[in-house]
Amino acid sequence: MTIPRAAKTQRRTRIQEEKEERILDAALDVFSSSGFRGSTIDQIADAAGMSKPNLLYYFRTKEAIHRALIDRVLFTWLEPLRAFNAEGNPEAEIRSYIRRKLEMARDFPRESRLFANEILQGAPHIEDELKGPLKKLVDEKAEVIRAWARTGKIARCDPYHLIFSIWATTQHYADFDVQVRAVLGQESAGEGRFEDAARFLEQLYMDGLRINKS
Amino acid sequence: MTIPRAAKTQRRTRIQEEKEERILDAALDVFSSSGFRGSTIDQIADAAGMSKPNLLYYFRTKEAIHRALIDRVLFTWLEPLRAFNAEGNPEAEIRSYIRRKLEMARDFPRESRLFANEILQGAPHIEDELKGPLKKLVDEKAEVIRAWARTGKIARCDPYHLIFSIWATTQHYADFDVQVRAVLGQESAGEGRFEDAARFLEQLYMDGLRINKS
DNA sequence: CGATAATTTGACCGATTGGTAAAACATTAC
DNA sequence: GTAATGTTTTACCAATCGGTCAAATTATCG
Repeated sequence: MTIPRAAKTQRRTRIQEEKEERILDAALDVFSSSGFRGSTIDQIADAAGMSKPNLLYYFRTKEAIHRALIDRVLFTWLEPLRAFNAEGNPEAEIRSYIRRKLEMARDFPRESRLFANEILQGAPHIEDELKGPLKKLVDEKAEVIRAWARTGKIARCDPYHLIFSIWATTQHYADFDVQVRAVLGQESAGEGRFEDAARFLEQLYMDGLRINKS
Repeated sequence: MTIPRAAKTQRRTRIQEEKEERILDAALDVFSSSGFRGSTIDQIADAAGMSKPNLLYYFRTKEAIHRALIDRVLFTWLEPLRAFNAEGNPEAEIRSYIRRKLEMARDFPRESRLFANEILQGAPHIEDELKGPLKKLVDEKAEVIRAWARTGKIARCDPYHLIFSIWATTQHYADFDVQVRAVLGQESAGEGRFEDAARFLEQLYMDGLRINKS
């Protein structure tokens, strides 16, 4: 007799891992470019190269796929902020935070768009994550920044809005990629825009926060 | 006999204007929070307080509603950038551009999210607008900024990425509102976040672009 | 008023949606 | 091998999708 799919008590099969991996990758494609409501199980099944009932053997509902995907991606996504270090010096920390966030926008645009879609549409599935773990993490880092400002290492500023602005400017290159490319035109076809963006943003924040480069 | 809906040769009825207005407002609600694919005609009809066939009497397809909405909103949305003036002085121009964009994020978040959804999902309906009129407008304003940099009025920087960064940081407060609110917590419940953001961003850009406040 | 045009409704259509049931098929363990 | 388990397929379901149609209703105009 077949045991209910999600309630497997034993370890997972090789096939299970392979298929779940393929499904989640396909789901990332689909959800990140159509949002939750706009995506269909059929699209995901197609993208994963399997039949819909077969897909539903691994994830019982559309919500289940989405939840699994969010869970898997959220941790990685917050890595750069977690790495933000109080002991480091402001210049290096902020510079490398910007750089890492831009690299993620370049290398993992689907993940960025997945979250953007989710939040744009009211974050119905991750509100708790935002108000809990995310808020806690940001509160922590905001305190670090505030300390830097208190000791005159950087200009006085609202640390929350500083973080928001770095999120916004870096993720912009993933989420609004189509617009960025349309405006820059095809002459700048390569990935050079990410280096240009890095140069611009690093300068903006170094001078904007009055960080001495001594 | 009833004349085909879209092909009205004569002026529009009072009822027509009222209803089309109501439909577009309802559609703005729905499209801006679910994207095009994720929205249904029934939702829009419900929100507009009329039956689906009645709605389809005014707009023949879902695409038609969306197109009408985009057309109406796009012009207004680019107003602030259009107002960006070469003759003005950099400090005042950039300050007021930031302020106006933030005001729009506060007062017209649905419009912001409509575009964000559209671009996130690959801009299938407005790609031409982006590559045409928008690019042209940005090219123009980029030239203004470049001139300011050449004459030493502001720091040398990539004008395109400067514009992107202002778009990103200001629209963030509309598009990622849920996240912003979750992170700031409910103690800062009011609209004060927009003033804090304005203060932060004006400082960031004034210092970041080394604009003398003399 | 009556006539004509504009608006609204309810009933309906075929396609697609998320999801199920059961049987066929494949794999593994003994 | 064979039995038990794990996987995949086929056929299907009710609900919802975008959209149509004709008839009923309402507004407008002389």
